[in-house]
Amino acid sequence: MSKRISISSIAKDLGISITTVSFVLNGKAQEKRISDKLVKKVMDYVEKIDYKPNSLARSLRTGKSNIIGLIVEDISYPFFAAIAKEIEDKAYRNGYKIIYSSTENNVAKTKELLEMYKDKHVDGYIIVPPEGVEQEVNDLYADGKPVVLLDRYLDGVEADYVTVNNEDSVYKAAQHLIQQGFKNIAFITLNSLQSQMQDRLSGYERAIKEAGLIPYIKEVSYDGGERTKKHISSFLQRNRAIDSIVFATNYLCVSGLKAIKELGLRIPEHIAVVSFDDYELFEMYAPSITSIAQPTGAIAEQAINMLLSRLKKSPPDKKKQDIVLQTSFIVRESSKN
Amino acid sequence: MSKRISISSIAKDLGISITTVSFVLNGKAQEKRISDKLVKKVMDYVEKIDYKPNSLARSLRTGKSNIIGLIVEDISYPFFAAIAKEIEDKAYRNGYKIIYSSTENNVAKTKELLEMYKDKHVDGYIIVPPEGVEQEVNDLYADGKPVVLLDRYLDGVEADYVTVNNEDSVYKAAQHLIQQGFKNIAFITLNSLQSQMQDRLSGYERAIKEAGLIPYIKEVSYDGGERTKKHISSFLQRNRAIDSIVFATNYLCVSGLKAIKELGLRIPEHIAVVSFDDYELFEMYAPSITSIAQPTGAIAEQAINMLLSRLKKSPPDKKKQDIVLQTSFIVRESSKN
DNA sequence: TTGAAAGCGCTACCAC
DNA sequence: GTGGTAGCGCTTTCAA
Repeated sequence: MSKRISISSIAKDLGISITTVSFVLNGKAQEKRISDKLVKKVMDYVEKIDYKPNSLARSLRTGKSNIIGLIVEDISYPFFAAIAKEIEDKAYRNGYKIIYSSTENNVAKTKELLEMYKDKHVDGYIIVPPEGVEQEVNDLYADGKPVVLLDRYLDGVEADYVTVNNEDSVYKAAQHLIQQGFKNIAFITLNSLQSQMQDRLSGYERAIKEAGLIPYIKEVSYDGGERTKKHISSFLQRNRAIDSIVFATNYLCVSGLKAIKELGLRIPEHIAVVSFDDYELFEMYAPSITSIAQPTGAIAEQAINMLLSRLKKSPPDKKKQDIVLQTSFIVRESSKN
Repeated sequence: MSKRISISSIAKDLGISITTVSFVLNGKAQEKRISDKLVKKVMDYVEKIDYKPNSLARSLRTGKSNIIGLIVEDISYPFFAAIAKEIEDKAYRNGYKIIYSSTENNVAKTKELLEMYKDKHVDGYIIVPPEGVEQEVNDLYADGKPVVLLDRYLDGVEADYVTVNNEDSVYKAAQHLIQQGFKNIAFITLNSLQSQMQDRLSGYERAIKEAGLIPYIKEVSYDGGERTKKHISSFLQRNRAIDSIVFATNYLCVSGLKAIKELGLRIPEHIAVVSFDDYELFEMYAPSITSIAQPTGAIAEQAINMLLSRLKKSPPDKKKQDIVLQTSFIVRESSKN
């Protein structure tokens, strides 16, 4: 009656063997030289009863789950949310599902997540790694699981990655401010050792050094609000000479804008602003905020493409691929002198 | 040597039976009255070799995957991204993983997604449904799969849902404008039959009717940019009397703000603005924008809690639960007269 | 060209 | 208190 349909019930109903059904279903009819009529008979029947193979059983048998693990810093940040959308879309069209998690840059949590993902027999990984999971990522790779690192890289890790030209972008942003005539350019960043942050810092330092200017570097921790704003505020008060700022991330910039407003400073007259990572708010803000826009779509696309291509061929070739995408610099009102 | 560790290898190594190992591992030692020393022996060994049960095999056997399906309109929208974050976090702490997809309000895509999710043996669903999947959602429920609907409801669908008081929120927002002395209040919404949109519209209509004012309703389709802005712009130009607007969603409001700026109108002097669904931009915009804030955290929490509680007890009690959360009205500069 | 059957690793019923 | 074993549904080797 309502007997669960399975490959064996089909075989029984059709009076043929399970093997044959399986071959037909997996497109191996040709290869196994199964007669066309039989193939058609099976296909028609499968169609008719709307049979769907049990993917769990298949996964158990094959060891492939058709699931990709996506581990980002925080799925609710616009940057990662946009990437998640793109990745999911493409994966879906290739028969993969995505499971995701946010690390919040917490190493212990990330390790635990990786453990759970392994447990779920995830086929491949796209990871925005916190510092300190080098070993685990390498283990994954050694285990034959394709891994693509995003947004930042990890030293000594044999994985593909896709990032942007952080150093150069910030270098150019600082140069832009210099060309506009600003002399005391600050760089406000996270107190983080992550590669992308270090690279942005380097870009700033290089520009400042070349121009023979004084560096003003402030590292803050981000708490999503009040504290961060306070720190920026007091930094600005203690360094009255600062006439312009480069923010290392968009959320730091948002905190910064609040601080600037509270201090009663005008942009760009009193202080110019440039932010890394564009944000809808920057376009709409008065004045509009100059920013370094990351090619979100391209980042996601490259990452998922790399992963999918690794997933197709097994064993994956060991040659590690690094893709560095270019940001675009969007000049708006906040950096004009 | 490096033989894959499995429950049977443990049994063999320890010289006991598979059953015993399984019972111990599943916490049924007590129930099955297995001796404490044996339990300890097993646990220690498991610890030592760092054994992790194969969840695929377990799922195949039990029919439970410990995966929850999250289907939203668009994971990259801040509202849904925030919800995704909260849901994932809580699910994770309860041993569940989340797979997600975006429907883009596309019925065909949604049906296909549901198909894929069923195939993956997802244990439960959290869905932001487009119109037209009533049948499929009911099927899920009939199939014994817990479903929680979010953000909007579907008529004739026997599922739990969590929404906000859309009607009342917009009613109050319109009343606020009326109290501020505005006379020609427009409502700009999506041309959508989704329940939340219809409810917001009703709230507007009720307030306008009660006050004996003329309704100005504009339904636009959202394309993420230029077209939407144009439509709003021409609507405003054709209806010069309008002195205030309630936007049904935050992205419509963003388009509206651009249109208003282009038309050279000042907020709130020429035109007041209130938006449904708060957004960081509204707080920072000049002038700041009054909005109806949805309790994102609470929505996500209620949804995942309902789902988890259904997942715990089987068979789920059939009593459908509706949770309606309250929005908060944040008065800012854009609605002052 | 087709079929039998051995597992993938685990749970849980039934025996002792 | 503990162990044997029958599947969950599928893939794939080997035989016929």
